[in-house]
Amino acid sequence: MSIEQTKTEVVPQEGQPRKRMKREDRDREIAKAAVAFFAEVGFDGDTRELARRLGVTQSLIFRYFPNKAALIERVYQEVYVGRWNPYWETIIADRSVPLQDRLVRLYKDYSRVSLTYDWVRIFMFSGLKGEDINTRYLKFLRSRILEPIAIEVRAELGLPTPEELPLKMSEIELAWGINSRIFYLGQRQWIFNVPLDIELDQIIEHTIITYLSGAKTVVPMLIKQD
Amino acid sequence: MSIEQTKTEVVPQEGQPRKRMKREDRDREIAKAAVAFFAEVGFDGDTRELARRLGVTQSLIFRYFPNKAALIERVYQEVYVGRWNPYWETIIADRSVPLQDRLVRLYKDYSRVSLTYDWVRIFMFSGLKGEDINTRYLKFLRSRILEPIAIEVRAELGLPTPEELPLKMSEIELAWGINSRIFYLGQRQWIFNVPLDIELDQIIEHTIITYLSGAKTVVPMLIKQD
DNA sequence: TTTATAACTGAACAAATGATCAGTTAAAAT
DNA sequence: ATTTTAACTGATCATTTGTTCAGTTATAAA
Repeated sequence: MSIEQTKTEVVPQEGQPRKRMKREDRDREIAKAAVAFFAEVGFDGDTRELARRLGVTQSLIFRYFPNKAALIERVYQEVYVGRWNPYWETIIADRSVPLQDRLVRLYKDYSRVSLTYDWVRIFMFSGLKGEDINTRYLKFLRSRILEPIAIEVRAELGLPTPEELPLKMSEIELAWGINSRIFYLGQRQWIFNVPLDIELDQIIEHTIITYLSGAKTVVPMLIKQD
Repeated sequence: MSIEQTKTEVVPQEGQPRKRMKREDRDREIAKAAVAFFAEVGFDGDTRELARRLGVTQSLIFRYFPNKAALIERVYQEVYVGRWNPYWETIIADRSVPLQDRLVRLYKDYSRVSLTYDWVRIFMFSGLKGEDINTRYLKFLRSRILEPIAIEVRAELGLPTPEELPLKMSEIELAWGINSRIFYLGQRQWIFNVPLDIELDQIIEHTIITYLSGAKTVVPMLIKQD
């Protein structure tokens, strides 16, 4: 698996006018085009340009969405709510597989959605705009992915369970390290224009190895402290 | 050291008009206010609002900068060129100090500038806008910080020098891990509104320990491969 | 005090952009 | 073939915003 994907774009049929779509279809097409468009230019992108890309008048957009804010809200739904895969949560807890393999598998799959052009850029645009979608997403991520990982690390190292000794903040902070690494790869590619020099899969493997070998050193140290 | 800093703002003296500054002073004041303003609202922030914060007319700004683009260019200079500290580059190579201590010292100091509200947000705004300042900065960072770190790790582990065996891409990728971790902390604080639960200093220490213990496992493996 | 310099203002323009709405027409129902 | 429905357009409006420029006035030089 590698990230060769480029930004998608809805190409209007210049020749014959592909007009009069069913309301539901047009709705989806506008939403899809809005994701690609706003990912590229940000939420200040103007609706006339979006309409042009759709091969449609600007006023049509306002017949499908009451205003621009509603369209943007839809974009958030499509990208963050719509692309979350509950399967990720189940991978982590499957103790029939070695922890390192579980984490590698999880993040290889997770990166297939969260390392796309649309996902990374819209996440930043909305964050900078001060939307609460990011805060909510990261809290969700923390409870569904990071805390479970910290728990598995405890088990792996033969340390007390969270019931016996609650998770420390710093154990969870350590797990943030994996996500920050992955997310930064997306930013380098899709925002800062600094391509990855080696295979994504390999970076993920090294990231997990580094995390686990760091955890082996640090976590026992952490939980000894009052 | 902790990141308690908040966004700075130039407060105009509402009462008595503090007028007629020397050209040089006003120039600096506008630049400073522009950094704070654009960091907050992005580069689409309008010049009227910026002028209002300065307690000055909008047209004055255009007597100091030919156009908005020039003002933005100045903001980049102030933040990225102006805040780089060459001392960072010297810390790394000082082999009289243990490598772990050097790295902790380096990143504690580096984070004092690169983990500020202004720095983090403007870095993202400019990246999303497609400016090449980010690409250039990261290339600079790579050659001045990351490659030197990878070299020191080789020495620490008693492995061949880069002259004997050139650095692998993946060794440098491993060092990116530190920076992604640090940068992500800034994003959580200043963009996503997810505060850090524990002391920054402690996170930096854990990050370095994790990196070094990961490197000890991964780097020997890497350089064996053809 | 008077003059000269330059910092600063206020008003205005043109372009861009979100939003509205009366009317047009493709396509489905009859 | 005719009617009905609803998808779509074109023109227009009100704001917002970068930029200009003729004129005003604080401040320093004479």
